[in-house]
Amino acid sequence: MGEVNIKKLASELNLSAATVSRALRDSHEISAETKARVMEMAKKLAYEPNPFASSLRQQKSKTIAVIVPEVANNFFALAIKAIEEVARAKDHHVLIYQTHESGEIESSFMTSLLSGRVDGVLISPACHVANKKYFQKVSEKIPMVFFDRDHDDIEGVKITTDDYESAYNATLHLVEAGCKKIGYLAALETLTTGKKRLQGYLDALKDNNLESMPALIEGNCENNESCRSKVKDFIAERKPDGIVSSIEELALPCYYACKELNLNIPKDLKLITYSNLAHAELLNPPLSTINQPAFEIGNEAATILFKMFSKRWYDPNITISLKSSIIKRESSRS
Amino acid sequence: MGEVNIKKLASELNLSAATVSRALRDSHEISAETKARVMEMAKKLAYEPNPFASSLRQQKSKTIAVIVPEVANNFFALAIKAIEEVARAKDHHVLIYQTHESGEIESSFMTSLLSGRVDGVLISPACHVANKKYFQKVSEKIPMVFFDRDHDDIEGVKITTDDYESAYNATLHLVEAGCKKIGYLAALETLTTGKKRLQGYLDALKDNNLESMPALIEGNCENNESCRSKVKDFIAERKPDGIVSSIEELALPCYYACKELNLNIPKDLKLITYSNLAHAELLNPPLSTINQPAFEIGNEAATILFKMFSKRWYDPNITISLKSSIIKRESSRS
DNA sequence: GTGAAAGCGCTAACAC
DNA sequence: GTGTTAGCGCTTTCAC
Repeated sequence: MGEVNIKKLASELNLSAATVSRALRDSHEISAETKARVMEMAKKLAYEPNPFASSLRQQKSKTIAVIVPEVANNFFALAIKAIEEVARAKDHHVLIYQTHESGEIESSFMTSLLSGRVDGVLISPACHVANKKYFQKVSEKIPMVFFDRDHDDIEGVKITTDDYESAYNATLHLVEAGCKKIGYLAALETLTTGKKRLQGYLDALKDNNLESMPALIEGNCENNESCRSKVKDFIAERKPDGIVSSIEELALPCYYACKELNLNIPKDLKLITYSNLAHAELLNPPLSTINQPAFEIGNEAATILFKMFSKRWYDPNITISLKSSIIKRESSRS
Repeated sequence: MGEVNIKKLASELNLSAATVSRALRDSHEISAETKARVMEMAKKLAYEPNPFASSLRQQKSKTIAVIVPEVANNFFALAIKAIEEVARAKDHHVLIYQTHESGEIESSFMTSLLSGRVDGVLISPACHVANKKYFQKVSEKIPMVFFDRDHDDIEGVKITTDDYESAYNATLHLVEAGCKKIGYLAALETLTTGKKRLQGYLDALKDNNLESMPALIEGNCENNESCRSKVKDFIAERKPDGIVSSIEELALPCYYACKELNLNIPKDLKLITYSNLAHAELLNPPLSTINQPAFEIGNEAATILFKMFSKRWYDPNITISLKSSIIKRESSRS
């Protein structure tokens, strides 16, 4: 490993290790001249400080963890992009973990973070969680921020979007477009996120005196096959004339299903969905979306995490909600 | 930080720290009974080993670095997904770094990895690189695997795709569809990846006695605006009847450009592109793609990296090429 | 303004 | 099969 360490620098310079260490960290105790000498030698010998020795000594890692269900997802990829940028600006490292929606995997990741490996955690929790104790355990020890997804019964700092309002408004949009039988493709039911979206949908129907269509399908989109056939069955059996989809992964199968069922979007079925697809406009027909500010969410979550590090953040139990934008396109036109 | 450490466990159990350490690592020197006692106590006290102490001592981190231009990109997100899964199976951690195509940023990441922070690196290098010394420096010190992208003049283990053949065949496909003026949207020109794609395109034209249309645009797609207008200008000025796009980010702007220019895809302009868009089939018109096996590339690269760790990989200078698949859809139909 | 010494938590070499 | 000791490379008292 790095053969050139502080001791080596010190001996080359006829200084003590302590002085070199202080000079490298730009301590005010060290004379400008010494600092310059140390820096020059460090550069000459291509000195790279050993992060483990430093972390061990200082009890901090300059590293944060990001726990998400999946990386290969338009929303999470954007959020991670933002998080990595903030972390880099703060000279921190980013560890990535995927839970694949499994509470067990999530639990094991979280528990391992109790070791001090990271200084803080950004998490968008998995759907399927049995015992949630680990959330509290981790947050008692290090700063933690939930982003996008969260649990009702867990307190903490949370960056979310206006799930209730956006679902309500999206549903209202379909109502105004003339839909009478509006279905809902449910997901994330165990999370606040999913509950609020569902409630927004239900309330919008109620407020417009439409049957609260019980035809929700709960989509476990482990794989595309099962997902597509479930969505297709739903449409074929319930014959909705409008669909609000709570996640992108359930909306795109509607396109395939309608093709197979010979239904026209939007004539026979109007569709709107939560999505971060960059090119929803290019679909056939262009897809109406509830667009969450994914990058901003990641950015905000990471920024707050760093404020927590420097004690410039005091509220341990707050939810900050960013606005989604509803973009009406052809798929929901009346 | 973790108040319960090996010393604490040792004193609780009336054992030495060394014995506890050995028991935890399931050493054969320790009796089954002692192991059981240690494990029980570790569980009871929720002991989590300090990774920094361990890494410092053992000179290994159980961590790998993934360096990519962008996370929010269909190809890289899939590759990272695969890499994280392999790493998790091997009980390793994954650090993510984005270069945003900057050689300077890449250089600073790579140089910092000389500290021993990670045991190995998976990298898809940035386009814009001045001094490439750091590649060699890092690979001399720790195992490193290039994936998807690489430089001609850097040796190493490389997992790529059949860039030449796929570009050749895609171009041939447009020729066979009747195109006479086939343009090429160039990118990654500084990388082997980009050079091979370009060469495949050029050779396919030559072999079919078509003018090697000099109308390449070099797309610096920093932002969508500049990208779209460049693509639009290219189409308006050169009037190609076919386009091979070397990256997804240059192909989708063609859809917008054609709309604005009142051109029909595929009637006026046939289009095929490298892409990992999950739903190319749903675009209007469905987009013909050269689909790289992104997940497999990530999986293969990570798997080989772990083989290098365990000395089950001996060739320090090999290129493994996976096959892309060309999926012909409406956008290139004759 | 600089140095000596201790110690972060763990593991490996060497006893016995 | 278990204990003792030393040390990974760094930072931080505490001296002077």
